[in-house]
Amino acid sequence: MNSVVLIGRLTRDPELRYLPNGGTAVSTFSIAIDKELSREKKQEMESKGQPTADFINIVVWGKQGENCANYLGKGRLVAIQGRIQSRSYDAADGSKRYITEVVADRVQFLDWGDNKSGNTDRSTQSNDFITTDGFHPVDDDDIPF
Amino acid sequence: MNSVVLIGRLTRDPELRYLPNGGTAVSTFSIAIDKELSREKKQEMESKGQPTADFINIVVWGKQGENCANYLGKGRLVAIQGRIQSRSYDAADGSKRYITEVVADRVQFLDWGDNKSGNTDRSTQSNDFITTDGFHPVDDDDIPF
Amino acid sequence: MNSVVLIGRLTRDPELRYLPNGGTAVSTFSIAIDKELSREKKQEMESKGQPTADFINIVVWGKQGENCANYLGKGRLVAIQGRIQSRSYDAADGSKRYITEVVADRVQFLDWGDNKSGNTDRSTQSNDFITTDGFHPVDDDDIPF
Amino acid sequence: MNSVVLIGRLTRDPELRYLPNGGTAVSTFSIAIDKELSREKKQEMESKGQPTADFINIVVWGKQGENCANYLGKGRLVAIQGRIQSRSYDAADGSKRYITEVVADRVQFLDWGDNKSGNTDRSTQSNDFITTDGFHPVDDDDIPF
DNA sequence: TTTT
DNA sequence: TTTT
Repeated sequence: MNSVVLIGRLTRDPELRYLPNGGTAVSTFSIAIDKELSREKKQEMESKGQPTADFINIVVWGKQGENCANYLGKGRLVAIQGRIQSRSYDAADGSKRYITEVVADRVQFLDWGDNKSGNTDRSTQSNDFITTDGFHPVDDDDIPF
Repeated sequence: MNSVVLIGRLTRDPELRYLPNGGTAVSTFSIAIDKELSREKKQEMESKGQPTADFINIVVWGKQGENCANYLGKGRLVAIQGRIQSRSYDAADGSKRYITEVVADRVQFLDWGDNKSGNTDRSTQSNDFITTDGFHPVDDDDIPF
Repeated sequence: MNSVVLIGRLTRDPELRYLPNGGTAVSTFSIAIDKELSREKKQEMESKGQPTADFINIVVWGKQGENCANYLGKGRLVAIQGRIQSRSYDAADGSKRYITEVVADRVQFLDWGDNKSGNTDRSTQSNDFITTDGFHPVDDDDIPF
Repeated sequence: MNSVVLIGRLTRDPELRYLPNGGTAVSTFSIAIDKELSREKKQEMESKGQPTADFINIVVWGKQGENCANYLGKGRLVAIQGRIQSRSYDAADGSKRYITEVVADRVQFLDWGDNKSGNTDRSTQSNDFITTDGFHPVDDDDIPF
C-alpha cells in the first residue's frame, strides 16, 4: 500500500523528456504545498527565511505527462494522486545520492490561470482529469532525469 | 491537502532523539514497500542489483515516537498515515541537500513479530493504533537528525 | 486506518445544525464527484438517465462546519480529507436504515464562485484550509440529522 | 479525485457473484474498522449497545474478487485501496434506497488467520497484494447485488 | 545505509 | 446483518 494525494501549485513549468528506447514520454515538475502553520509560526519562519511550503517532485508518465507539459505552467493548481517512489543516482563527485518523489497516477487541473491554459472564463472550465495506469516498467538506466 | 498512507516493513530499528529545548521526542526510521512489479521485471531488477522496494523515511513526534522506539523493530510491518515533508540541510561540503520524508500522524502495528514485541501469540494481538496531532512547530535548527 | 480524500462540487447549500447539549455546530452537505467513465459509457448512462457522478454525504463538525455553512454554497468545488463513518437510524416504518458518510477533518475551498463567496477575483484568492480534530464524541441520539 | 484507504477485518465471508453477461466476477463483503474512541467513550457506547466500529461495504471486481472469495474469510485483516461509490436501487416497497460503498482497486492481506488461509506460520507469510484496474464499465442493471 |  |  502506497497512496498519496496532494494539492499544490507548480513551482515551474513542467519539463518533458522521452525515454531513449521506444520514446515513452515523461514529464517532471515540482509543486509547493503550504505547510499547516499557525499565523505566528508562519511569520517567524518567514522572518528567518525558512520555507513555509513543502516542495515535492512529481513524475508523470505517458500521454498524461505530455498533457501536463502542454497544459500546465508555473503557478497552476493541481491535485495529484499517486505513490511515493525512492531512487538513487550517482552524483558528480561519485557519491550515491537518494531521491524521493511522487509518481502520479492521476493529475487533476484545479484552476485555469493564464499559464498555458489561456482560459480564465470559469463558465467553460471543466474538471476533467487525466488518468494513467501509473505503471511503467522502465529501466532505471533509461530514466532521463 | 497532503495525505499519505503507507504499509511497509522497518528496514532498521527506530532511532529516538529529543529536541534540545523542552525535550520533545522524535523517532525516525525507514520502511521498505515492495514496488508493484511483474514477476519478470522483478527478477530482471534483482539480477541487476536494483532495489525492488521503495525506501521511505518516517518521522514520528512525541509520545507516539517513543512508542515506536519502544515497541517496533527491524522487519516489523506498519501502516502509516501522515503527510510528505521536504527539508533542506547543509551538507559537510557546504552544499545544500534536500530531503523528502513522511511525518506520521498515525502508526498502526500490523504484525507481532519478535522484534521488541515479544509477542507472537495472535490471540492476544490487538490492532491498537497510536495517534498524534502530527503538528510540531519545531525550529529546523533544532531538529536532531 | 480510515483515510479518505475527495474533490467534488456541493450539490446544495450546506445545512447547519447545533447539538442540543452544549451546542456544538455540525454542517452537512453532499458533493458530486464525476465517475471515471469513457466518453461512450458516459453518454450511454446519461441516455439511460443513470447518474454519472458519485454523491457522497459530508459531515463537518465545529467551527469548520460553521465556516462551510458561511462560505460554501451549491456548486462550489472543495477538497475534503477525512474518514468514512457508518451509522444506523430507525426509519419511519420502524425498520433500521444504514448510512455511510464522510466525516471531514479538513475542507479546502478550491474555487471562488459567486455562491456565498462574493469573490471572483483570483488575485485575492487563497487556498487556506480549515482544520478540525475530526473527533466529536457525540451521542448518536443527539445527532440532529 | 476519490481516494480511500482502509484497514479492517471482514465481518463475514465474502460473497462471490458473476455478472449475467460475460460472467465478470464480483466479490462483496463488509469490513469493520474500530472507531477512534477514548477508553471511556468506548465503554459508554458499548454499555449502550452502540457499535464502536464503522462497517463499510466493499466491492472487488474480476480476478481479484475471486481471490478474495478464495482466500479471505470472516475475521481476516485487510488493507483496501479504492474509491467511494454511490448507488441507488428500488426497495421492495417501491421507494428508492441509496447505498454508499467502496470499490477496491487493491486488496492486501495483512494476517494469516485460519479462515480459508490455512496458514498460521509467519515464516512463510508474504505481503503480496492483488491489483485490479478498478474500472468496470458495468451496467447498473446487471449488478447482481 | 535498506525490509519480508 | 457485523470484525478482533
